[in-house]
Amino acid sequence: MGTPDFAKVCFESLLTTENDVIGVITQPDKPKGRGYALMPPPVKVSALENNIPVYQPDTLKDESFANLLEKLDPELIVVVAYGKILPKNVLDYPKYGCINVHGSLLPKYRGAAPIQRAIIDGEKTTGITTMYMEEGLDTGDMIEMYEIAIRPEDNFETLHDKLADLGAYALMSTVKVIASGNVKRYKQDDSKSTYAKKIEKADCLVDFSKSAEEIHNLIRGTSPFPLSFAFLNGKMIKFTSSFLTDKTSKEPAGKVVSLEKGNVYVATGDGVIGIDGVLPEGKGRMKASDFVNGRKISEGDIFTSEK
RNA sequence: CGCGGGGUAGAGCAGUUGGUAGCUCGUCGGGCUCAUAACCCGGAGGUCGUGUGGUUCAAGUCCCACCCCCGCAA
Repeated sequence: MGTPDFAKVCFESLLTTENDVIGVITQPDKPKGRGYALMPPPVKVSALENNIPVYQPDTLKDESFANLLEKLDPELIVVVAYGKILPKNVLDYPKYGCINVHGSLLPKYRGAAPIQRAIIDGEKTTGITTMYMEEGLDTGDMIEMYEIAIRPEDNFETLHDKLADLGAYALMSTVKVIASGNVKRYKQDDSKSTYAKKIEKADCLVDFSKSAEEIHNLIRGTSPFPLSFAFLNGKMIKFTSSFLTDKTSKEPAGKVVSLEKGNVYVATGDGVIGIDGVLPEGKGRMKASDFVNGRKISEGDIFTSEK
């Protein structure tokens, strides 16, 4: 059971094993994008290509899903970023249980956006945890844990891809361990748990009074999606890429202090941040230098929190 | 029929009340300099998305149709 690209990697890895993948449960196609075109989740696309039966129930809590469960009769259910809570009858069904691949070192960053939150918080490491599922959100007993460094140059995309690969690797291992029958369970220390709540739009508004480092972490933690933003001359502008500098400035936070080499240097509460990739309102992604060349910004302009 | 922006030189843009196109960067050549991503001079490069469409003496600039791209919102 899974939905986005992150889950797809695990799914495709499972197919390479000797395990019998009997079906895929994923979210229903949803209207996305311009014109509300119906978009199938990545896992579905992959499943169809691999001739694995796909099921897209609206809910897991009704009789028709219970019937499907019996029909499929899984011995093990693997859940990766599925996007729905599994009811107790489902959790209890498989002989070997329901396991989950989570993109953090539990009990830290339980919840929906562990990868982004870890970057935004400036963590130096994160990882993958596999665990048995229970009714609580990411609270089940852990099975295996793999750590990985968050590099200064990582953004959400690069870290996501690394964790997706690591997650698939972890899953392979955990499945093997479960099959062997010698599974060890480790309880989570709830007192150390933190919750990585979904990234909201409000989380993405850049507050230039914060430190350059905090802003940089926000920008890279939300890039390439959903992207942080601020307003410039009455228009929204999103930030796709930034870097830290050793420049200093006494200018007020948010002011453009320099456009050297096409990069946009902005004063913050602590230090000057360099921005080298933007996405202007109504436009596509572009290098900061292109934005500068188009004469859309000049020294002294000020980024604000609202139009 | 969710809302909106746009298709003009390799890139990002401008183009006024319609008169065959300009800016910044890049690129090529030359110069200056100890040197340079700095500066100076010069050059190349565009059938202005498509339509053997409409209006007009004349359309990038107005009208019509079509294709494509993008942002927002979900």
